[in-house]
Amino acid sequence: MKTVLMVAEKPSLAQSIAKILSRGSMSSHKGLNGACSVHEYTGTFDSQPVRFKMTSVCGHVMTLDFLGKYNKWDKVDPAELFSQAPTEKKEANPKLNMVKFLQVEGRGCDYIVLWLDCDKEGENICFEVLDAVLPVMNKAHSGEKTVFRARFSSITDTDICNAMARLGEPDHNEALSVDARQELDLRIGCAFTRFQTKYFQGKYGDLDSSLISFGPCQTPTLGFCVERHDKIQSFKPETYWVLQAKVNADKDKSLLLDWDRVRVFDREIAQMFLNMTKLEKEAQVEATSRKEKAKQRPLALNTVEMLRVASSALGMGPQHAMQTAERLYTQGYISYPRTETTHYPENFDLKGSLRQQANHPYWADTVKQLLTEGINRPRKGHDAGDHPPITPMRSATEDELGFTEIMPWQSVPLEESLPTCQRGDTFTVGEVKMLEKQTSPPDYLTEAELITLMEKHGIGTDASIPVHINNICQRNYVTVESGRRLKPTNLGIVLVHGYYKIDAELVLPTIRSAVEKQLNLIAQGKADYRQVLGHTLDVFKRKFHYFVDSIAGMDELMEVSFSPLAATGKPLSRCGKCHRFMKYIQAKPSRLHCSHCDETYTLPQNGTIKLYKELRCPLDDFELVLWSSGSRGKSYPLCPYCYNHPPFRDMKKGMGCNECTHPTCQHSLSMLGIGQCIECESGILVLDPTSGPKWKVACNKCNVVAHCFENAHRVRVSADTCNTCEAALLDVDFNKAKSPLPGDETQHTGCVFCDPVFQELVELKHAASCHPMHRGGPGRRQGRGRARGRRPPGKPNPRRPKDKMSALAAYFV
DNA sequence: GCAAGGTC
Repeated sequence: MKTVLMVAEKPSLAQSIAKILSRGSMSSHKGLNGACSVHEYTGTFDSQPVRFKMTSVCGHVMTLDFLGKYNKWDKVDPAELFSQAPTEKKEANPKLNMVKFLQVEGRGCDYIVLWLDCDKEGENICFEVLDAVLPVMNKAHSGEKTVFRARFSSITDTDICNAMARLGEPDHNEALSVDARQELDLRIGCAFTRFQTKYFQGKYGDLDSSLISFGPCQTPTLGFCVERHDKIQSFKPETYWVLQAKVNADKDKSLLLDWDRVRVFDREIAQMFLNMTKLEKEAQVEATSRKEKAKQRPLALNTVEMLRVASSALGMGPQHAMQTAERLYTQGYISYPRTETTHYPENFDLKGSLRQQANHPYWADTVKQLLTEGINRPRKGHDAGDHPPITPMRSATEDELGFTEIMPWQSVPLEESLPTCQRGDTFTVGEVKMLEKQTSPPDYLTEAELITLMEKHGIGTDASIPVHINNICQRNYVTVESGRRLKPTNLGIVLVHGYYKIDAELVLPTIRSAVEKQLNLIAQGKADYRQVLGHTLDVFKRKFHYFVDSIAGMDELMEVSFSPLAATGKPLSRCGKCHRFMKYIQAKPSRLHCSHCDETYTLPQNGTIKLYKELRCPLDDFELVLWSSGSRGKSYPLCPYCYNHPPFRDMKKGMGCNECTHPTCQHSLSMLGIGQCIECESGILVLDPTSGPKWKVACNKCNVVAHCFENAHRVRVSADTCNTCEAALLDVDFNKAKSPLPGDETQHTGCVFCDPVFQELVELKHAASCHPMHRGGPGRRQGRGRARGRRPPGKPNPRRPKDKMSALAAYFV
């Protein structure tokens, strides 16, 4: 029997489509990557009995990047990124092993049906899947068609079955337009980002952003925020006058009347009207009208609408809202949260969804009433053909969800009650006043308004809008103020004003749509992919060169807000070249600057830096500094010069002394390394010589920290190694009074892994600052030797006893 | 270290 491989864009879709096509009779199992499932069933294809295998990818399989050597910022001129630098496709998410997975499932299949989302990105993924799978599929007979594309606009029985009955072919032009988009975004974004970052970080010390990024989506997003800022700044309040009359209504109640001219900006005219009204003692009703006010039923939630409401009503940022929605979805509380559709399909089981909420402590009564009295059809929305609007699927209370962010819902203000009156009724005029008021500036853009602007101008997609907003926050271009209003920082303002000054197109929201017009020509087959790509790159290359030549214009603005490198930071450690003090710049990215040599040395981020006892690196005479992630975390010394210019071939940029392979330096890995990390592949546990009296041994790659020998007064790494596991022995001295050693012993030498005396004195933990994902108990403890740093790590130890691992497992609890 | 687009 022949086999048909079918591939959807995400696991949830593979499941729904397989369910429809197999009429519910399928067998499913997880794929090798744990993320994708394979659903199998038998049926007919091309009038023959076949086995169907329906599976999925997880979005894009591949991503575009430059060849490795073009990713070295200090070796490549950003201008080269426009043409010379070659690009390559890499696996988008190596952990998912998607190519391997597709090949395992696709091997020996005869046909492939592509069920990717019916948009340009989906079309592009079709070809990524084909690139992976075609080489391992059975070869077709000559002339036989084996590759098919299913086109569907909703996940309903009829639509899916129709798509299966009318299979077409993947559209190469649409896929090419995405290839072009990827290449343009990469080349343009990286060139501008690298140039700006290097230029401004090389001049200023207090920018407070590790990266001065540029992108065709993030930059216009920032532009919107700064545009509002400029409006606020340039706002000139104007004085205006309003008339307000108070008349006496029934009983003792008085009624304030509004002026139908609303306001005037001329005091004399206002005065004239005031004089006219002052003569009148009575006010007469000229006409009455009644209007019914009704609030439109809310629109069903698609992703973008949900993000807007989450921001304005719940005070949740889009990134946070999306993460929360995903959790609620996987726990079954809401339907799939990524959808562009705001229209409920005709056959949607609205009552079923309502019934789920019938016992909810807050709205049970309302729900029951709706169920008995019937419900209105939801407001008609837009059907994008992907998933239904986001709908609650299960009743939940705060306790269940651990809610922390509850805000009162927006309510409709109650209308003030008016006295009933008819035409011709008169009221006596009480008082007429002329009020002087001033126009007020607009407020900063709310996140919800920004989302609307982005959507309107086609900046980003529902999935990427939260990412762009998050980006401009993380880069310190804007801050989120109360009411989730986005206030640009000095850096954000200067950047946008600089673009306006040099080339406004770089920041205008049209930058993306202009490019997209070109890309659409490729998609429609009206223009050649190479030509469009070449032409657009050429345009941006010129823009880039003009920008570089005109950067002084932006720099003039920078100068006003920021301080030059030489004037920032405080003296910390001595330069090995001129022996003068270098200044430590704490603002992001933290670094050392020698103003005499005009050199900058980057430092590890997110931690504290201190001088390390005025000790010097034997290789370059730079004073060592001590990096620490906090008192409960780990710390290690580093040489500022070696950290930026690795001294040995087997070292990389960004390595401290705990990874240095210097054979004799007292601070090096060679002298302080103990043995292989018990968790990560390549790490080595290194004694932290500064950690006493609460001694620590920390992995030089991952977050593993072993606390040991508390109150020991000296701990040294011995030159001898353990006979059993080859780890370096530790030589530990305790004070007489505090020694935990048996008898009156104060000194003991032994292996931290094997020595029974040390067993009680070592406790394994993760560094306090480690990623929450890695918190918890120690992970895998598979059989691996514990070679010391001075030997090549990773070699299994031939002399290791058989039950060694279980002994260790019991040891590190 | 960089973009934007998918998605887990």
